[in-house]
Amino acid sequence: MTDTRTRLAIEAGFLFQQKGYHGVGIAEVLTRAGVPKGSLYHHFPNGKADLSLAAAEIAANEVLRIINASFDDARDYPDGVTTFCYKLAKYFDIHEGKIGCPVSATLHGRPDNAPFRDALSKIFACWMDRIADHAQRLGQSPEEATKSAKRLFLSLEGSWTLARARGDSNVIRQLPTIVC
Amino acid sequence: MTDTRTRLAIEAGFLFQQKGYHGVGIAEVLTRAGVPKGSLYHHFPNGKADLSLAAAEIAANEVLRIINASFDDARDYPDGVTTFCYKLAKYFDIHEGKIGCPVSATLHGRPDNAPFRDALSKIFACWMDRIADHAQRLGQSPEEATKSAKRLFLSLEGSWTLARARGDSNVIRQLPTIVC
DNA sequence: CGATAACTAGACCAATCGGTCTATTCGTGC
DNA sequence: GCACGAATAGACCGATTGGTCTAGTTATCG
Repeated sequence: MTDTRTRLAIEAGFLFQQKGYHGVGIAEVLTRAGVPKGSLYHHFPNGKADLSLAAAEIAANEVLRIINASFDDARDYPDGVTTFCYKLAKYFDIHEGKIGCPVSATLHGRPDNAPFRDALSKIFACWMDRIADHAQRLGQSPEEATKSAKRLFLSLEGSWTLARARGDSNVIRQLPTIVC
Repeated sequence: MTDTRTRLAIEAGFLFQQKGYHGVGIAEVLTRAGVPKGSLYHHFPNGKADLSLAAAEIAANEVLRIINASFDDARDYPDGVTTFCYKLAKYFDIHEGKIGCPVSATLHGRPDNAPFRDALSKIFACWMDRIADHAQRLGQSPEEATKSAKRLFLSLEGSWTLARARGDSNVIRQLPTIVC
């Protein structure tokens, strides 16, 4: 059994990804996680704000994990991209097409204070850096790799949005033909 | 003076784009527009839901207008893309970097009923069709044009997200070097 | 003019919001 | 067993939510 704090963050993340920050009530998170209010404010003294950051961090690491899992065994960069998109599309389907970018969806609509925007911006940079690392390892020049990573990231964010609007993960699956 | 209904939709759109559907209260829209509650429910019998759709439609048409204004006088496709991104970046700066995709931001977090998703999906399709039309007119084959449009759209959605996270419109301005 | 519909105005409502607070239980050291 | 902090449990709070309803005003007819 995962501990209460983690369970709260995971369930909150699931809901935030579907409905955005303001679209989710504390009560709903509590019900889903089967946790009383007192526990939430024990583990997250700043309440919803803390909770959303924790949820975003978990989602961000999950994506990072998928990036590595996809590129580690790739023959070349396009091969890694294909695997990556396939895995993300599957992730999308599991959540019944209700999900966009798990991080920007979670943090979207937040009162835009600097710390939050920083967190979001750093997560995105981290993803792109990681992709660029793999691209370079798989034979691209540093400049090429940076550009490839940026191109993949931007298109991916767009694919998440479009896939969500259409309720269809194929947009994500077809991404390799667009970016490579 | 614009009529009450339009003013409501415009002000609502401005707020929805910043904070998302659930992040904006009716009261806030009313205050900004200087309109009493009775008027809102007269012009939009279904309240917030209707209002958000109207706001999304206005934003969608504005983008469509910018697409045409950018490509109509373009020498070739890359030239049109450059103008397009420049105009969008300016639009982003005007709103002080608080804005993402004006349509998906507005409709994000909505209870995901089919009609709403349809609307969103149709707007996106309309943008891509328009871009593809211009690309074809500017010399690309039908297949090329469709692919170019899709690539531009996906990257643009991503750019909006990243620009918002960074609070910096340069991501959008640099888009032509990524997609062309 | 009088009548009728379009529109404005805002008081009012139940429901829900995020958050606080006290009381109790649980777990682990002595 | 005892003590003490961590964690759970949920009653409770004021503020705000989206929405309804009645009354009043304005515009457009015949």
